[in-house]
Amino acid sequence: MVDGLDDFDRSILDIVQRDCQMKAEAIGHTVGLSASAVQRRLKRMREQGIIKAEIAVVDRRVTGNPMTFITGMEIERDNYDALAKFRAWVDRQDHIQQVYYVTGAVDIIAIVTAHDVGQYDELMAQLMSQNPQIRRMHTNVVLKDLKLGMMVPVQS
Amino acid sequence: MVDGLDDFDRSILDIVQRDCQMKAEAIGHTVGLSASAVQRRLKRMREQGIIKAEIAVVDRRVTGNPMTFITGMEIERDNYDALAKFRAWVDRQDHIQQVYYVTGAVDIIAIVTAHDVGQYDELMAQLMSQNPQIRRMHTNVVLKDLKLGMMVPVQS
DNA sequence: AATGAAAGTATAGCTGT
DNA sequence: ACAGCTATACTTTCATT
Repeated sequence: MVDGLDDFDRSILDIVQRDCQMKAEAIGHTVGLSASAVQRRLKRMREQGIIKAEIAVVDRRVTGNPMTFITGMEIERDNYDALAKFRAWVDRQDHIQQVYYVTGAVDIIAIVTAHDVGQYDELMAQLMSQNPQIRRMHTNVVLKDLKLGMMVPVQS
Repeated sequence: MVDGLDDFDRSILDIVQRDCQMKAEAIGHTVGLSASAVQRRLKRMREQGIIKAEIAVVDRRVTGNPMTFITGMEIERDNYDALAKFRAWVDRQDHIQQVYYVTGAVDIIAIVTAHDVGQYDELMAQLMSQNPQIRRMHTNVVLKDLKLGMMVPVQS
C-alpha cells in the first residue's frame, strides 16, 4: 500500500520531478510548509518507493552515444515467460533506455541509444541472436528530440 | 564547447545518472578521487550543461496517471515550422513526457501518460484540434513497463 | 592545471517541545 | 511549525605533483 498522498505531497512531487536538488526550505516556501515538514515528507516518500530514484539527466551529445532509435518488435507469445526473460536481458543492456510491452501492430517498443547506425545494427544483431523469442523488428531513427523527460503530472 | 571529458568525468556521470544524491565523498571513493575533486567536477559539469537536470523519478501508480500510451503521428511537412510550433505546444503539456521526430512510417512518436483511456482520448482530441499540422495518429497502449530510464552509457 | 588535505562556512537533517 | 542541536556537505585555501 502506497497511496494516501495529500495536496502537499503532490506539490512536493511536482517540484522534485523537475529539480530534486532544491532545498527543503525553498520547497517549503513554495508549497506552504516548513522545511522540517518537507524533509519528513520527502523521507517518507523515498522509503515508500513513491520516489523511486533521483537521477542526473546527461546531455546525450557528450556521452559518445548521441543517436536514439525507437524499435518495435514482435515477440513469440507461445511460451509465457518470454517476456520475463526479455525483461531480465534488457535490464543488463546499458544502451537500452526504455522498454514497453504494448498492444498494437508490435508487441514491444524500445528506446535505444547508440554511437552510430553501425553500432545500433550490432546491438540489434546481438539482441536477435540472444533472444530468439523476438521474431521481427523495425526501426525508427530519431532525427530530433522534441521533448525528453520522465515527468508525470501529479496534481489532482 | 562542451567536450573534453576524461575518464573521471565519465565515471562520475555513470554514477550520478543512477543516483544523483550520492555524496561526493562516496563517489570519490568509487572513482578514485578526493571529495573536493568530485565536487569541482560536478559543479563544472552542471555549469556547462553536461548535467542538464537532476530529477526525481516518481512511481506512476501513485500519481493518478498510471497509464502510458505511445503515439505515432504523421505531420504536415509542407510548412517548415510545423515542427517548431508543435515542439512549443508539447512543452506546455504535462501529460506528454517525451516526443521524438523520427524517420519511418510515422514522423513523430510521443510518450503520453493519462489517467485512463478516456482522458487519453480527450488529450489527443485536444492535440488534433490545436495542431492542425498533425494529420493522423495511431496509438499503442502500454500494458507493462519492462524498463524505464534516461540513462546513457558514457564509458569510453 | 589539477589534486588532496585541512580549515572554514554553510546547510541539511533530526530531536523535542 | 518552530527552535535548537548535531552532523556533515560544500567551499576555499594552499602546498604539492
